[in-house]
Amino acid sequence: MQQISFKEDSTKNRISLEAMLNPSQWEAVAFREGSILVIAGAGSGKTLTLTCRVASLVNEGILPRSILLLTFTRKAAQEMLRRATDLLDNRCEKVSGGTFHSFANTILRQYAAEMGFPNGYAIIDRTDAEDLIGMIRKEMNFSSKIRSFPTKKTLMDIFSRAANKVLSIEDIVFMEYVHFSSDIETIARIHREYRSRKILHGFVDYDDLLIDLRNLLYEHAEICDKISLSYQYIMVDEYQDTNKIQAEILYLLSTANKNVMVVGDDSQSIYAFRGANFKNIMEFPKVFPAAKIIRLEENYRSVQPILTLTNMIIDRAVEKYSKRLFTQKKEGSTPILINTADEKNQSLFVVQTIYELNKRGIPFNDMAILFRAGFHSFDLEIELGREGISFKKVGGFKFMESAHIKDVLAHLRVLSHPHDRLSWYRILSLIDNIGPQKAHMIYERIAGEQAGYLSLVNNKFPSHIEKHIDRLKQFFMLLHTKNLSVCELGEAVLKYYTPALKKKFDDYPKRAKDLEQLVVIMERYQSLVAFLTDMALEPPNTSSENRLETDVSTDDRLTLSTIHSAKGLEWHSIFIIWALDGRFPSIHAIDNEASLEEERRLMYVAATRAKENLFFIYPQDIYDRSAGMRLSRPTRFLDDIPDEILEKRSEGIRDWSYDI
DNA sequence: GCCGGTTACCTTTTT
DNA sequence: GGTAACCGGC
Repeated sequence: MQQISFKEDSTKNRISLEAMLNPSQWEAVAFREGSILVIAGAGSGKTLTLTCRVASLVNEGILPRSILLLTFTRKAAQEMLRRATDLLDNRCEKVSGGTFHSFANTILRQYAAEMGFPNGYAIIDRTDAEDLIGMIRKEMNFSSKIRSFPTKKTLMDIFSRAANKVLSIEDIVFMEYVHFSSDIETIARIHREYRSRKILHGFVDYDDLLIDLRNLLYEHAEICDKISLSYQYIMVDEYQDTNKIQAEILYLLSTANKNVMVVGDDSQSIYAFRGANFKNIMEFPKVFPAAKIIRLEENYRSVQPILTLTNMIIDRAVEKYSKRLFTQKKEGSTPILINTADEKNQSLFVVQTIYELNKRGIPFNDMAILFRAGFHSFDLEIELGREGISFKKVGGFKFMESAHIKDVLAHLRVLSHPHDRLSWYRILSLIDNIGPQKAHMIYERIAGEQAGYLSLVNNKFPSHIEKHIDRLKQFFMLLHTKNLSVCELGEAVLKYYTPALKKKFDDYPKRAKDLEQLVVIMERYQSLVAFLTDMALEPPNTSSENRLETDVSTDDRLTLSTIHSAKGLEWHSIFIIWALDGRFPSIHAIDNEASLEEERRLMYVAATRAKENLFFIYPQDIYDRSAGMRLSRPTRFLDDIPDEILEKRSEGIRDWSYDI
């Protein structure tokens, strides 16, 4: 990553910007009126280019608020704006930025009435959506009898794919879930019911955020005009990972000013499973005629031996824009493919090598272990724990979706969203002797009234129910009489919930700690709705030893990450574990060319994270239970690569009882 | 009728 | 560690 840092007067700034960029980068930064597509290879200074363009626009006097920077995560947006601020001044902090989803939410909150939600809406995450579907499925009686009927998770998968690819439920089932073809009627019925329930309860799921924004802009010309006029320059990062709806939103947003820059790399498209279509990149010049196209092909990250290998991995892709990255960093070590006897030896090899690298002066925070799926690192986590190496893990496990967090959030959600049936059921089911039936009965009683939790407090229930919900009533009374801050609300819920927590989980001390962390997060919020929205849209996904991370400390810790969560980042040394065919590519992907190609790009993304050292490790001879077969060869993406480009080494069975 | 405990089975990636 | 079907007890 090229370093940038100075604040000078504007003339000098302009000259200096030009001096710190290569000609292609500068061309992109200096581009003004019209549309432009930047094809940016891995490590080619994409972030630097976007950052400089923001700074450059602000420096010319463009109103920061009228610059819109859409990125893949909010963190990415914040990081770019922070760097732009370093480069110029704090006007850059006022630039509009975030993910498509959070941007959609910001707009939709202002037009909730036009969407059919006069009382506002609540954002539901993936598990909430699944719970709602599970509820419908049960009520419609499709749970029992039919043996292989899709689970709520699979149903949501089908619905979400249909939404993101703008296809019908039938299309998705016939194309991707052929084995459920006979249930297609029922699936479509559940889907219709799911949609009407969301409207009934004022729920908006992730996909709805995009769809509703698209519809709002599409159906209300005057709103579309107003919004598109307010954004003079629009920039979109990671364009290869946008889907059809996002492309339509972008088009609609640009109708007034038509100043659009999209940046992406078709070779790094890894989100097709959620509807992303890298053809958006190819079609950009058609949708935005006369678009300028710029390629960034000089790589500033990796040494030549790594680049030689990664170029080779991606060269074998079936379909791609042709580009070849080059670097000035000629010297460097050859990537290595290592096989170990089993998973334990894989973990031990990684731990050992990390120790050695650290002894040679590589800080832990400049090394990362990458894997295909969250659970692939479980054994390694145990080994690291044993050796006392602290690490942070990104991706995989969803902290916000764990039961105890959802329980606490449910108590908060009904305060701002009285008709949140999911949360009411959750709260009520936590109480002894109340299950689905009684919860349903109680909910029906209070749902007709507009008073929300006060309806619960003021209603008199049959005595066999009343005696159990007494404590809940008192809890809500307390909240009602006191005017508590967000953080105090959290503490009150914790106090009420702790007995249930202890009863429900035998590992409650660990979970109690999580909840305390949650309250710490709440301290940052002035409004409950803002807190709940953030928890749904930008949940913290970093944990250390499965506990939530609160401060973004810059301490010296190793990173464990899924490849998806490692996108855009870089480290001195990279270990790609489970480079085993059947694990990577995943067994689920090998009989379908499109998914196999996505796995290849995923491998490309993983390998291009490395600056100096790149290790691929695979345990030999693993029996995969779910696949019912033996996995024994290294990933096919490294087939037939000569030894001078990829060194092969076997650690075999080694006595790892070394002394530490 | 309803709740809650038990058992067998599967587990990609994320806004 | 989560889901869904099943069974026993109140």
